[in-house]
This record gives sequence, structure tokens and C-alpha cells, in this order.
Amino acid sequence: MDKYTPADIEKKWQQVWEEERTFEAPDPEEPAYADRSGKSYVLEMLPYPSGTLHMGHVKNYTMGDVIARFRARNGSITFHPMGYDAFGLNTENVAIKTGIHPAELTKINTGNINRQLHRLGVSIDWSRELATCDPEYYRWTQYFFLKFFERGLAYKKEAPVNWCPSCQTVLANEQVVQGGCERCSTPVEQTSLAQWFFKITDYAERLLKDFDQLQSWPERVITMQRNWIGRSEGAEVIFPVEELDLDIPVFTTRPDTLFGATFFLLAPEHELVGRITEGMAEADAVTKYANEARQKPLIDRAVADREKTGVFTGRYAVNPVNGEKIPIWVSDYVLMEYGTGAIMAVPAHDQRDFEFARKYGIEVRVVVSGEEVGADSGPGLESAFEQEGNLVNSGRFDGVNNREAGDAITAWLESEGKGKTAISYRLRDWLVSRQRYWGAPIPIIYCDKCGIVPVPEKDLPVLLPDVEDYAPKGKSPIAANLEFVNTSCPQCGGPATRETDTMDTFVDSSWYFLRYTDPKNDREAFDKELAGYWMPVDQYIGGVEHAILHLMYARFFTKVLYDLDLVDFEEPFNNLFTQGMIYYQGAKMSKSKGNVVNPDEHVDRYGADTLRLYILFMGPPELDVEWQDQGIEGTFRFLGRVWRLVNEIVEKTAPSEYSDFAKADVESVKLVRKANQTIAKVSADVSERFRFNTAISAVMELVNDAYLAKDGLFATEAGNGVLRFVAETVVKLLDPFSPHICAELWQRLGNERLWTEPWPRADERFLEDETYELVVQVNGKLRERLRVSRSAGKQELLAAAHSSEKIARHIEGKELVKEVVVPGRLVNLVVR
RNA sequence: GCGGGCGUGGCGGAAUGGUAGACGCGCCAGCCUUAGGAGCUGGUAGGGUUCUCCCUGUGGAGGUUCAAAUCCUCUCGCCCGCACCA
Repeated sequence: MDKYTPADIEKKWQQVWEEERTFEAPDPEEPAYADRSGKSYVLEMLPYPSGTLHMGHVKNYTMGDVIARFRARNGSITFHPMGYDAFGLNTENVAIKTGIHPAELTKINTGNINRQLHRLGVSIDWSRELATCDPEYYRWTQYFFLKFFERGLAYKKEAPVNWCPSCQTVLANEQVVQGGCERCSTPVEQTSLAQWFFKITDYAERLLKDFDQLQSWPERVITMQRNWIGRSEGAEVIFPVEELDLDIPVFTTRPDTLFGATFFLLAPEHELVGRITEGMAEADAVTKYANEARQKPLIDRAVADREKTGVFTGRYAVNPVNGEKIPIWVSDYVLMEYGTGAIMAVPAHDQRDFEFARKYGIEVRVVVSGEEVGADSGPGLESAFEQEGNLVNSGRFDGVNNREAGDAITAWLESEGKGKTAISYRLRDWLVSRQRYWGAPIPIIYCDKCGIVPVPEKDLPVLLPDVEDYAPKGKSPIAANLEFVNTSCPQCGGPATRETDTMDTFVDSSWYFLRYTDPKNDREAFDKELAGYWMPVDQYIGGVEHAILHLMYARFFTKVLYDLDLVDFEEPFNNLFTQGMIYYQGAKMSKSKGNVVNPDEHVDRYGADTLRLYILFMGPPELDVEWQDQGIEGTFRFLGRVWRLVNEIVEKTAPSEYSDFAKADVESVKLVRKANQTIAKVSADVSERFRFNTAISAVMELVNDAYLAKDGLFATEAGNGVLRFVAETVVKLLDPFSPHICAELWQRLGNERLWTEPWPRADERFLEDETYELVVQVNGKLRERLRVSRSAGKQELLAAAHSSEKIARHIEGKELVKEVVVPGRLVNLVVR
């Protein structure tokens, strides 16, 4: 018997797959295309090509591959494409450091990843490979930008934005993590700039509502998105400013507490701050405070337990419910980006307002009473009372439960024209412009006469020009390329300049899954029918770190395309699986910590089949797990065991027609039963639960049993047939996990192409033994195990239990209170 | 602070109301041997033991149930997300 040499075997079969184009999905002309009911779109999040793949990628793509191969073997027309999220800052930063052009770097890196994925034997349809930095791709990214612009969903506005001083670019809200840049953790600064936004807030309601359409998404991802969108119901209430012809609306979720408003707050950035303080003695102090607040880094400002500060404007607002004058202050705990940038402050019932009022000696007036909190307890209150109760100090609403009072007060305000019900979202519009080089240029032209003019569709793509120096400088490096910048206006023909910002790379990855369905199309982004055939994605797999960013943007994009009648579905990903991370030596793998486990080294040493198998055997795929160097050895040993077992069977038995296992000897039937049970277990674990680790352990059990039984079975004709059957079963079941060794062993067993073989089905007759081990308990404690017939009824089981000597010992001299019988499992005798 | 998740042998984990610790790693023992970084077989939660059983055991404390790792309440620890969102 030859030794198991993964390197040779894996190369051999990868070549076969490539030559035979085994994994290419059918085109419409092909007969296989017709059966749409069986299509399955399996997709893993596309890699960002920075260097080479790491273990997390290996896990991701192996999982996807197992699902894709499993579904293909189960009759699905499987669609399993791959591409590269190839624009982006990482590449650009490396380019700046090394002097190699980003395009060149991208080519090297995507080449590496392509090679690695081939080496891992992932069943990808390579004919659909794409890179988002390819002009034939980003041309359509730009096209969508124009479509968004036409609909008013892409707009430019001067706004406070997050600026990363290290990356020298603005960031979307979603890319600010704990006050720092998502990429480099540098504290983000607040600045005001004219930037391009996508109006994702218009879709807030649909993004929430359409969670219903999803088949299977992790609950926590939905929760994270729901929290991010942050829908709040409440009221918008108009507060007139005394002595000025000025109304300022506020948003509140607590209209029930309106009578308790004792002051009024504006965000420092609020546009009316200037007008309100104009000519007032307090003007200078307010301006100074507002300027300081504006310049504070986000990370300093967004800390909840910071002491509240503020400054009085000298003006008063009029509370519309009782005509009371309340002082207007400016404070930086009021955020311009949320609600209206102004709030009514109710210190008795809001902890933040409470702290502010106590610090500045403002009245605290109770309007919701509860235990120990009465109408007059405001001055003595130690913290805000935020629970339920009945209204007090609230005019004609006194005595009403505060939950009902909110609606009543809002209705009353509405009838008076002083307010209305309102819904507010935490979600902000998506800032998509970036002042960096390596991205898709925003297809916009500025003309002195015509203003903002979109580039005509026929002029797409707007090619990213070459520049000498793409180091960040606060504006896009392509602004230095005058040949690019200077152009003529498509409308009037006069001199004009191009937009020089590029698009956030999350725009690129918001529609790539559609391009796969029609990757070569040069007339449109994709054919609607082709997209409708393959989409939505049946199983999407990726890291949970994209729970909000990519997954929300892609959902938004799909909804806009639906409204543009470019697709006929509203959700791109029916089922989502988020995988856990792989740790090593107790920490996340990272280059800086020097604890990176390199996939290539392990493929060199053990082969792709072993690496794939181990990575799935480590634990449930959704959990974080720790890489163990010795663990992979065990998996390699197991494949070696499979190799020797199957080869020995090939050598010692002939392919036989023997199939009447029911008539075989006892040992043979036992193994046949085990094999069928394994088929059932693996099928269920892979298809229903994605529990690859338990599926693999089931095959290990079968192999262990086969080792124990084989020497006996080689001696009989029935045994020979059984061993052949077991060998074929093991190879078939292991195929999605370790496809190369299985393809090879399948061939050695005298067959041809394993991947066209249907997935095995368990034979019902062999799933259950005729006898089983009955557990007998006394008072819930295990006391005896008895071999009983599967057909035994409750009475027989009880009789068997009672006839046991051990049981007799335990119930002797005691009163039998209850007998619980669960056929197929146990008997529990309760005694006193 | 709010929301979510997780706590099981020396380790990764299995068991989702019914035999706790499948499978694998590690360790121990035996066999085999053209002596290997091999292979095969057995053992391996803790304690006691007449070697067959007994007791204890799934972070901790209570509860529901004939029966709880699993369901409920409280509590401790760790991890993740959000964090002045009115």
C-alpha cells in the first residue's frame, strides 16, 4: 500500500476540477439551468486582498465549500462564486510605504488569494471571478451612484463629519468605533465639510420591517442592526422663543413629562444659537462655549459619565402646554445629529437633565408620581424618577397614568398646532465620499454655470487616473492630476472640474453578489432575469464584524435597486451564518502580536484536506475557538487511518454485488447499521444545524468501528461486501470536508467522479437495532442497564426492570410510589 | 449604565428535559516492528472500593419535575455589541 501523500493527490484532483470546469454554474442555454427550484446560491463574504489569506478566511471558505458541495451532491444547482474587495485604504497605505502602485499590489495579492483558494480545493466557479477595482466593475458602481443621485438618494451637504487625522479622510458613522477610526483606532475629530451622502435614513423603516422577510439570520445580528437604526416613537413639540419670532421644535419620547420641563437645551452646533444670543450680554460666553465644544474630539464628548456642562443664553422658551417661561441653555450633551438638536429638559424624570439641573441650580419639578415620589418631592430628589406613575402638577392631566398621558398630551398639542407624533432614528445618512486615492471616483462634475452635474452614463467609467503621489493630504490625491480634474461641462460645454473624492469601499461591496450572476455584461450591471434566477443568496457566510456595516449597506442597496426596478426582491441574503473567530495563544491572531498561524504552512505539512477537516472539527462554527497545534496532528492521523482502511479494503476485496446485508452475520449487520446511522447523522448535522464538528466525529466513530470489525469481515463474502459498502460510505460522507482524498479513494474503489455521485441516503431498515439498552433508574438514579427488544411494550419493560436483582436491592422494603416508563429510553421507579 | 452571549475533565468540545463527558488532543499501559515525528489495542472526571459496585460532580445558591448541564429565580465570573440618542 502506498503512503498517504496529500501533496500529490490534491494537485491531481485540483487539475481535474479545473480541466473539467467542475464547479461552473450553468448558463441559461444549458439544460441544468431549467430547474430553478433546485438552485442554491452559496456565498462567503468576499476577501479584502491584503497580503494572503489567514485562518479566519480558511474557516469561512471551507464552511461555504462544505455547504456548496453538500448541496450539489443533494441535487441543487449550486452557485458558488468568488471575488475581491480590491479597493481600499489598506492597499493604499502599503503602496505608500513600499512605493509599489496600488494596482500592482492588488494584482499580487489577488493572485495570492486565488492560488490559496485553489490550493484549498474550494469549489468555486472561477469563470465569474471579479475585482471591485476593475473598471468594468466600478463603472457600474458609478452607474448606481448616478441612479441614486437622480432619485435624490445621493446628495452633497456641508455637515459635521468624522475625520480621521491618520487616514486623512472622513468616515461614515458606522466606521467610528468607540470614538476612534475603525481601521487604525486613531481618535476621530469632528469637523465640518461638504461631503457626499447616501440617504439611508429614508429606508430606516423598511430596513426594520423587512427583518420579517429573512429566513434565518442570527438573532444578535438583527438586534445589532435594530439598535443601530434606533427607532424611537415620541412627539415633536414646538417651543416658541420669547421676544423673538422663532419656533424651535424638539423631539421627545416622553411627552407625558412636558409639564415638568424646567429648562431648554440647544446643541452647540445648533444653527439658531447665534440668532438667539444676538445682542445679548451672554453672547460672548455662549460663542466661546459652542466653539470649544465643537472642537472637542468625539471621543471626549461621547462619554456618558462625564460631568455635564452648559451655558445660559439669556433667552427663554415658552412651554406650549402651560405657557411657562423656561431658560434656554446650550450644552454639549445635546447632539445636533439626533432629533432636532434641541431638547426640553425634564430633570425630575431624566437622569441627564437631573444632573444638569442640580449642577446649575435649576428647579426639579415632579410630574409623574410614584412610591415616595410625590408632587412636592422635587427639591429633595436624589436621582431622576424614570418609572411609571400618575401625573401630578400637570393641569388637567393630573391623575392620568403617564403611559396614557403621553398620547393624550400629544393629541391635544396636535389639535392646537403645537406639536405632533414623531418618530426619530439613531441612524444617520451614509457618508460615502473619501479623500483617498484607491477607490472608485465619484462621477460628478462641477460647473460654474450649471452647478453639480452628473457625468452622463455614456461617459462611464470615470477612470481612476494615475498620479505621482497618492499619499493622503486631506484631499484626494487625484486632485493634483489636472488632466483629470479639468474637464468640460456635459450640459453647457463650458469649463468645469471633476469631483476628486472617491467612494467608500463599502459601496463596492454592496452589490457584488449581483454582478456574479452576470459578470461579463458590458451593457448593464447585470441582467435582471439572471439576477432573479440566482438571487437571493441562499446561504451567506461571514464574520460577525460586518453585522452592521456591510450587511446593512447591502440590504439598503438592494432595496434601492428594487425601487429602481432593477431587481425584484428586497432582501439580498435569505440566510446568514456568522462564524466565530480563531484565536491562538489566548488572543486574536494579529501580525503585531506575532501569533499568526499561516495556512500555507499547514497545507504544506499536512495537506488542504487535513487543514479543512481540522478547522471544522475544532468546535461549533459559530463560536470562537482556539487553534491548537497538536489538534491538527490528530486530524491528519485520522485521514491516514481512512487512507489505510480504504486501501486495505481495495486490496483485499473485489467490488461486489453483495447487497443483502439483512441476511449477513451479526457483526456485519452491526457495522451496516452503524454506517447507516452515520449517514443519517452527518446528513442532519450538515444540512440542518451546520454542526460540522459532530458530523466529523460521527464519521470517526464509523471508521473506528470498521477497524475493530475488519479482520473478521475480510473472512466472509458478506463481510467483504459490507466493508466495500462502509468504505464507500466513509468516502462519500467525508467528501465535502476533505474532497481530494475522497476523490482519490473513490477512484481506487473502482469508481469515477465522486462529486457527481448522489449524497447517500440512510436505509431505514438499518437505522435501529432490534434491541437497545434500557436504563433503569430508582428515584432518578441510574441503577441498571438491560438489553431489551425494541418492540417491548411498557408492561414488558416494567417486568424486566422488576426482575433485575440490582433493582430489587434498591427497592427492597420500600413503598413503590410511581413507575415512569419511556419506551426506547428508560424506566424510573420512584420509591419511598 | 443598557442589550446579547457564554461558564461541563489537564485541553478543544459532546449531550437542548431521560445513561454527563461522544469524538479528538494530551497522558498511561500493552502489542507489533525493516525502530517511526510510524501503526494497532486498551485505559483515562474526582473520591471510595470487597474490582463490583457506592458516593460526589456541568461557576455558586435556591426552585419546578418521576427525572435538570438543559427550564425558572437570584448570584458570581468572563466575553461581545451599544454607550449622554432626549
